[in-house]
Amino acid sequence: MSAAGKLSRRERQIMDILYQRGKASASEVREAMEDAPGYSAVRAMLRVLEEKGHTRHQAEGLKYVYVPTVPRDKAKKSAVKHLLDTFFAGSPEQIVAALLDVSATRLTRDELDRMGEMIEKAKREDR
Amino acid sequence: MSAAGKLSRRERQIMDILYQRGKASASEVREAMEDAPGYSAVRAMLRVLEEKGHTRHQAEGLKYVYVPTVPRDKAKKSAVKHLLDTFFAGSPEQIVAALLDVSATRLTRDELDRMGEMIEKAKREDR
DNA sequence: TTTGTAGTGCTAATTTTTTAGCATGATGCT
DNA sequence: AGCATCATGCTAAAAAATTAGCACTACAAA
Repeated sequence: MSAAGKLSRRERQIMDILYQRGKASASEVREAMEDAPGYSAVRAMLRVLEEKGHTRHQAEGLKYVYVPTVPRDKAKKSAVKHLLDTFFAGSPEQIVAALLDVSATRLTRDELDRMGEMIEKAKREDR
Repeated sequence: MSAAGKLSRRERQIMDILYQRGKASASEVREAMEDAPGYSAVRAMLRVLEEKGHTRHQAEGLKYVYVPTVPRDKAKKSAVKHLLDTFFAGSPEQIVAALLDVSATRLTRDELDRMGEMIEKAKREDR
């Protein structure tokens, strides 16, 4: 099982925040949580995550700033793969459909153009 | 927070399997788990999931078959949205890039064509 | 200097999750 | 009929996650 799969609810929540922002202090993490527990709780969980090897911290000014040990890019790929398997039977085209659906209003012409171009490029490389 | 966000590790694991297969009995769920616990454990968790309203069951032949209460399609959208926010700063085109990367070898010409067509269609509708 | 604020380390208790175990009922086979 | 198998319901224990609390340090500012 992937590393991400073993995380508890809170741990996952925190890791998501860290990946979202790249790095964050304990209080930043706490503020980013919807149903945030006490400050001590957040710190304790960050400590556990570090013990388990999912994060490391560095002093930045006065405070500690936490970052994921697994690089964003790698975690990203696993996440995509997992989503693909769970909801899309491994079929990428179905994700594109869902993507267009979910973010229809937010998509600009340029974005659509770039997406189209990426696919054209893949076609060319596929020969 | 989305319903999926409140699940414990095992609960999430089970819900993923249910969404993957549409429906499954307790033993099927168990067999699909990588690091499966005892049979009783799986049943207990299915019961809890049902109490919490995430699944319901129906008798099918002799056994119970469990299905998610939140329709696949809705859960799918939330999952995409969450992935988008967590790793792609809300930018759909970055997911397409990751998608092409992750599944490069698996993609056939036809799939690429259909993906391209979907985007063309979105462009036309965007006018 | 004193006081307030914001951080850390550590510990312990509570709550939830996770698990196994046993009793029971239905089915199918010999 | 008797037996093995596969399912269920229920209960309770074990393990892990989650949380709060206290003591301490560093800095800033009144």
